[in-house]
Amino acid sequence: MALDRQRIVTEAVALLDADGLDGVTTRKLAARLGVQSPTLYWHLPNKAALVTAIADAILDQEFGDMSPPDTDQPWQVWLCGLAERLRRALLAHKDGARVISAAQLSRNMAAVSELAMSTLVARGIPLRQARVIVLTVERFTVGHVLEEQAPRPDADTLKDFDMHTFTRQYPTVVAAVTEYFQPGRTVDDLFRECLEVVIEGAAIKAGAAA
Amino acid sequence: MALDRQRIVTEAVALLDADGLDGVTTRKLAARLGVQSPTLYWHLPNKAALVTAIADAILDQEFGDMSPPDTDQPWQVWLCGLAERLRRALLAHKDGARVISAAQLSRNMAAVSELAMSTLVARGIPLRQARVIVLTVERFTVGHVLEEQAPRPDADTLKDFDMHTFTRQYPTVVAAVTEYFQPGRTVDDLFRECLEVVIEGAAIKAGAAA
DNA sequence: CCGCTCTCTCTATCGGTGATAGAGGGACTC
DNA sequence: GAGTCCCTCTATCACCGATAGAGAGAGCGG
Repeated sequence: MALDRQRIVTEAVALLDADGLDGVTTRKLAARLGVQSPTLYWHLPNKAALVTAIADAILDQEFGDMSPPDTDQPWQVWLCGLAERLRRALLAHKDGARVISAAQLSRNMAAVSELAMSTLVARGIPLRQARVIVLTVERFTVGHVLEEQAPRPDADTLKDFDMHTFTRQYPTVVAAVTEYFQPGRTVDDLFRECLEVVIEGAAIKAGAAA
Repeated sequence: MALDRQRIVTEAVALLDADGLDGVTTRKLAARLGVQSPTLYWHLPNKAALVTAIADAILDQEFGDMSPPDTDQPWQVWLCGLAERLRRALLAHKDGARVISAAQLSRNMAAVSELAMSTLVARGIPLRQARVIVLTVERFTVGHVLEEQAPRPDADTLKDFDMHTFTRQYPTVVAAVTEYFQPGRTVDDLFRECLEVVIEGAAIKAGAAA
């Protein structure tokens, strides 16, 4: 099969899913494509461009269709859904959040921002507030998923980790974590609750201005 | 001078400031310390541990002293200041946010969380809400600074970037960016405005529960 | 049909990376 | 003086992103 940029990116995403971002090397990617690694440099200027292309591909899967909200839907609800779609897109691939934050000038991320900001503006929110709100939601979401996808510390790191001491030093943190996951709450619920904080604040900010 | 963990980390931070996170290699660090690179592995299990140690060092400079708020200070104001100190700590070093997000189990980050959560709990906010609020603030802040410190796209990437097309495709984004930095507003103001969104939402969340 | 050119892939190689194995020096202790 | 432990060394591994430059093959003008 002909080797083109599209096929390279598709295979790169598959490699990402299999081996994580650090596993996406030009050699392994080339091997999957039945080609030698320098060949890739004919299609891509460097690895950063590859990562950005992967980021766009990841976002494509969740944001292939993007539409503003129905006129009767509050923008808060719609924006909440947008953030959850963004999170879903990132969680759908190993190191998804790292990929997005390493991407330089992702077109699809810009498209998400454009849709979100213009939607808020159409609802009467001043441009400046709209930008603040959208940036806050986006950066919180990426920051949150980044933490969700952070690797569990390896054995070497845990060698000198004493849970007992940790609990004594940071009792509130430990209590909060253990309390949270008691009755069947999931990480999705945690994200939603945090997101509600942001969105409620956004509503205040928009209301105070609009 | 004797080589110990403390001196290694101090020099690693200096190297970080000079060359960024990707420039922190075991060889360059060893050279600065007047030593061969494998020597470092007697003091550190691996590079991830070094990065975590750097993260703790970065936070130490801003959070060496940590104290709960005066009793007459609203927790919102205090938490706002905490987030700004966190941002300042990250901005004080090249790739500071990347370092923090790459760190595994930073003690000082845990200490910040502990102080923030316990302070909120002391103000009568239920543990669960306190955790949600603190997590939201922390992850937003890291996500925000991560973007602030993102490298400007290199020449190869910009080769096929057409500002005119970009403006036509994402007019609201471009308008928002140009509008924002008109009259003397800075990136600090942008952070503060975004942070206000989060903190206002936190106040709602806490008020609804307390 | 020839020869040119453009597209794409190849081999060979560079400098750099984190990490390990194992030798050995020096100080301190019995 | 012998042994032991701490720390640093040399040598080396497998792997990484990237470049130079040769060459295969298709298409096309003559």
